Amino acid sequence: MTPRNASFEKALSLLRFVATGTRDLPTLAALSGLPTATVHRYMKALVEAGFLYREKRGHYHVGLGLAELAAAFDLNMVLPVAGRPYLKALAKATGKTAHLAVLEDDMVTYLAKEAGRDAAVYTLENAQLEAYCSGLGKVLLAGLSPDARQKYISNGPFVALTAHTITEPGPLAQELDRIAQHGYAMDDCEVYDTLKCVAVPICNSRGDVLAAISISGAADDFTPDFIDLTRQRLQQAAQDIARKLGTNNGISQ
Amino acid sequence: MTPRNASFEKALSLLRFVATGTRDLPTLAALSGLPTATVHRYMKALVEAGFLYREKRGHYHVGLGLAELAAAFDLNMVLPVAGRPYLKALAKATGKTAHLAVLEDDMVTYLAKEAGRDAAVYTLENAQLEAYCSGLGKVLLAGLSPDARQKYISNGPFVALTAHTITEPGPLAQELDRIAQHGYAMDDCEVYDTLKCVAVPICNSRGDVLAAISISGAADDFTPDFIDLTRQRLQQAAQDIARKLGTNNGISQ
DNA sequence: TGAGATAATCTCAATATATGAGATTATAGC
DNA sequence: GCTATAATCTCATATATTGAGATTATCTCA
Repeated sequence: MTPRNASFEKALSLLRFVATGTRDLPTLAALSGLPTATVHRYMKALVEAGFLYREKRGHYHVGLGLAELAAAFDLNMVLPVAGRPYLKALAKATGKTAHLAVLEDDMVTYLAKEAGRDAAVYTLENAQLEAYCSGLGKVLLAGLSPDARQKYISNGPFVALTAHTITEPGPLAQELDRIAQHGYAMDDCEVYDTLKCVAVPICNSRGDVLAAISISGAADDFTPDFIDLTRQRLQQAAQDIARKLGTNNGISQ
Repeated sequence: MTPRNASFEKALSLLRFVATGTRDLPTLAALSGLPTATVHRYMKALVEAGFLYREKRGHYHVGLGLAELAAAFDLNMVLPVAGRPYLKALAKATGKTAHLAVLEDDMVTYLAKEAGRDAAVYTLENAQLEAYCSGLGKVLLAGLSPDARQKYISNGPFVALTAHTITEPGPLAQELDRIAQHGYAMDDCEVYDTLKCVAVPICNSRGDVLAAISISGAADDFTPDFIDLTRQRLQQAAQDIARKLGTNNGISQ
């Protein structure tokens, strides 16, 4: 009467519990609210499907089969198609240029671009740029693990593109810390003298930074109010894109 | 009457089809043998769960939610526990020492060891060794992508540990090609003068090399017959370990 | 090594749930 | 705007899931 694939959802919920930590059957039963017999049947099916691996009594782990399926997930292919409508909307709403990018080999790779009314920005999709000087780049660097971030910073030198470019390791490290804390980055004429930009990260449900989106345009238009509104818009869009990709496994709405 | 979680298996089969290539609903229906209405219901559930991402009409992709769950899969934790019983059996059957290892940063990391009767081998679990000179190392190198393999080879130098160690890039490249083709490697006294070894890869269902297992011992005992029998035993074990971890998603028995 | 405790497994009738043919609606392509 | 094709919905029916309880396997620790 109400087809909801309850069966599949139950299996999924068990999968999630196991992904959270290895558990025994009665514990899983308690956590999921399902009777032991039912949990047992599901676990058996999950193990047979290769989604779980049963080490021993009371110890289930996520299995290779799941990892193999997930290997078909291609972020760089899925991100631009999922993000483009949001970039379009942002470009329209702000009148400025919207970008979506990921970090690859410490370089920013631009995956999608939507120009605004004032097309003051010259970038190409699939182009690569240095990370330390742009808003997108700094957000992405701020999402790196402490180790990787440290390694990047010690790998300089950082060439000055304008008088505002951050070129010293110390200040750059501080800037990245601040960005990680506040959840967004500014580019204050660090690439071009007349260009500013606001950037925010796109995160998965664990909070890992997967990609970033930004709005850039003529420096004069970036008033405090505009910056604030744009940041909010970007953050909303970033969240929507993440959800569209299937983050947080439908736990929340 | 026969609880088989058919529902879950159907969802899984659809997942696999999507992982294989983006498809439209009627195609999926044809491939899976299920009616369109049913496929539709499943796809909806899969998308809601974040396992799939629907780009547009006829274009489904593997979703972030699946990738996130799979992130909980830890090969280095699961491999040794899954492999140990097989190593034990191999050590007992051959009387020699069995190893299980993975490649990390171009170095062989030993994850598990089971000593045979003649404990002629001195390794430690979790120790790291150079890859170019051991059977395990060569099997793992042979499983690298052509690019990565080339990069490794050009990164020498390869220090000679015995008169038999392969130290030249050309012969090493040839050796790796041969290993990739034949599916197993020999260590002919390349680490110690009196030590030989047979090694085979553990692969996932796509054929990617995940890890390797080996049998090593006194060189004199490695007669052609012994080598052949040992190789067969190793290959069987490698296959069993992969299956135990949940490869090939229960497609075959 | 064995007794006690706890986890895994099995069975089967009751019943909630998935099913799918067919009609309808949305969307793409031209 | 028209046509072809994909997506979606409905609902009576068949069927697979369910789970309490009994049984068996497996650990733990004296």
